[in-house]
Amino acid sequence: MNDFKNENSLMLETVIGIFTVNKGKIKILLMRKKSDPYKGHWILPGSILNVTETLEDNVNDIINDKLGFPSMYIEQCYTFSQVNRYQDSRVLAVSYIGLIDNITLVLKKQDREGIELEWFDINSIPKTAYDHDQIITKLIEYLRKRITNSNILRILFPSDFTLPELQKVYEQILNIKIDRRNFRKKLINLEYVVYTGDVNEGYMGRPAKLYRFNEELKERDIF
Amino acid sequence: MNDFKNENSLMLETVIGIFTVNKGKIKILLMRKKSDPYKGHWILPGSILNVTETLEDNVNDIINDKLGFPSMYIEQCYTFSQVNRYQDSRVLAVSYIGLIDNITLVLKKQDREGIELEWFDINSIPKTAYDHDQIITKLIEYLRKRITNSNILRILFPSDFTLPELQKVYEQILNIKIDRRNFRKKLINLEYVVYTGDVNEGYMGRPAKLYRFNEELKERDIF
DNA sequence: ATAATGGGTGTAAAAAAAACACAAAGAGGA
DNA sequence: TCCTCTTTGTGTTTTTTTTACACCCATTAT
Repeated sequence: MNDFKNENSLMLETVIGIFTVNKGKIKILLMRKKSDPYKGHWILPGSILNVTETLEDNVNDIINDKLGFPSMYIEQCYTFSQVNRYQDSRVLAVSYIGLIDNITLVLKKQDREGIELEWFDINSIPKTAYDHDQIITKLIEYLRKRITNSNILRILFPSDFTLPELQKVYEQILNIKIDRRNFRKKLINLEYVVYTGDVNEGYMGRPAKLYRFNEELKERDIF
Repeated sequence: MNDFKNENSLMLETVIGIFTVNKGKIKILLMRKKSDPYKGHWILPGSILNVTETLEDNVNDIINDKLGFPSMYIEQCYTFSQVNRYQDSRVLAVSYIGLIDNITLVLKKQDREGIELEWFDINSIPKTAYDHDQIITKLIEYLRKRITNSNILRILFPSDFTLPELQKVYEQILNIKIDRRNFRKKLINLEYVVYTGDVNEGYMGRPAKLYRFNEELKERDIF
């Protein structure tokens, strides 16, 4: 039994899984730990909750101040409360997902001094510290559910995306294979997406048409 | 600015929305507050988290020790972190849903001394204390989503339920009207439910056949 | 016995999903 | 310039799922 258990003092931290999509691949942002314990391991960005702020305040501070990203869409995922998450104090973790589209990301990209960040494909995530493996699994599972039962993908694809790219994201996250013709038919005929009139030139193969989501669409399952 | 904000001391409580179904109506359990503030108002059962226990430990203690119910299925819903949930201290709330079927409930029903409990139809919930209105809204919304995207209803209907009763629950929680023949066809033909061979006698009208859920069914959307 | 209440049943039309193969537009290199 | 390679765009048919719809049946209450 550790000392901290007798003090009845307890802390909360927020941890955030920031997701983006690049070339049809879903990526999550991890941070390398600079000191022991777990020096050199990857972790989710996070921060201890101050008594004067809400969880969302705290998450936004991580995003803006610590990581230097612009504000982004966030959603709370799950609260982890195993007693031994840390050796020397009792810290519960409230996890959030954050979504940022690739365009906004490139504009604001800047490595902060002393912080090593890297985007990992969600299918090849490195060994992480503490219970962050478990948290990441839960975050990805949460993202999967939200993608199927909402139009959350519009946040990752604000405009000028191609249907093959969007299809790849669905195929990755749902782990299914979709027929290209049926995919297009569904999204276009049911007016989920609208053709912008432009095409995506400069890549190999036939240029893809560019689309944006129909803003007037209500939340519902697509697949 | 309150004093407690300078102390950096922060507490967590769990609050639980216990749901059951009676005669096709979804009910939630509330507790009447015996002392000020909010004396006489209704609240969700809850308890402050001790530093040595997990959230689930704490919730199970509420269910077993405080309320005197048998153990039941629980799921975490959402963590509330407004700074001014309480006047004199900083307490965040982690909310849970608990599900118990009516049969188990009747067997173990017992009013504990000093605790006034009552089941309320989810469509006619009384005024509650603190931010519990907001929490209850979120709990019901969470339950709605879980009913549509999982087979969680099997926990509320372990066996020997009638299809009209099950249909009423879907209609309530999804706020839709379903054709009786189509409802039966779907659940029976797709083998979601199995006829037990018994009927439900002693009520007005033609006796309804009794069903149970097919145990081998995987999670998926039904409506 | 009769009325009232609530439950059980089948078919046809409409909508949605799935299966399926070839041509077109550009990039890259010979 | 021409040929190849890569990737995108496109329509029709079949199958599956969903919706619409009305009457009779089994029991309880009077």
